[in-house]
Amino acid sequence: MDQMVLGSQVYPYTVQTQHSQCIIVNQIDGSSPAEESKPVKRRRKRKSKGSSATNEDDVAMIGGMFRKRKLTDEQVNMLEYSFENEHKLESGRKEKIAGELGLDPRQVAVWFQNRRARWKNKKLEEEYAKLKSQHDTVVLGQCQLESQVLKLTDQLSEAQNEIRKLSGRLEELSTNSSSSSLSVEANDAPIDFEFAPETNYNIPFYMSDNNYLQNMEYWDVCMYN
DNA sequence: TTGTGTTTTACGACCTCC
DNA sequence: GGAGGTCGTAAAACACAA
Repeated sequence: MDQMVLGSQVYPYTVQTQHSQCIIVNQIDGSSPAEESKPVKRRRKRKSKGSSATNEDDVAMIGGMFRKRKLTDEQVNMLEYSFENEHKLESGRKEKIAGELGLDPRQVAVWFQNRRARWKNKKLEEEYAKLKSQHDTVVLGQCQLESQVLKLTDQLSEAQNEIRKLSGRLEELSTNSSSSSLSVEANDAPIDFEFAPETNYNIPFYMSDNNYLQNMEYWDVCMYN
């Protein structure tokens, strides 16, 4: 039996010339691929999942050649080229393409339907990748902000401790001074706090004994609100 | 070689538009 | 109502690891 080899496919077809056109003919029944795929002949009952080919129809369909024919590279290339120009397929164009490629118009229509579906899936994937990238960027920014918040909270806590220590010292000084002959006027004078070397908070506090507690309350409000 | 996952071709059901 | 669209899926074809 003659065979037609196209790519890795081997078809039981010969190529005949007729009226200066190439006709592909099935060696088994003399039909052409286009003839075979005419809608009425091609229609088949769909088998349910898990069913096997046991009845005559199924055997004939499975045993028959080209029940499902893979398009040639050339046909696919032409279809792709056509799809690039226009994704939709009006009737005249469909007939023209089908004629040029030796395919049934129905095959061309189906190919375009499937191609549109693939194109849509690809677009969706691209869109998903884009959104995911944006999402990742936002999450990263959020992490950075959260770590910054933690760092600042620690610094604030340290500052509060420092203030408490200094407040204790201040109280000590004022107690000592009131019992000694040297009196220290602590009420209105600005106090130059000596901050711990590890802290860099050069916050100018001008506070008296009276307003210290108020300031501590202010810190606490800031801290927990 | 065979099992398995992916791609391609084809179809049925349903929807929209003219 | 018919033509042509989408959607979901069956099944053949194909790729590839084991």
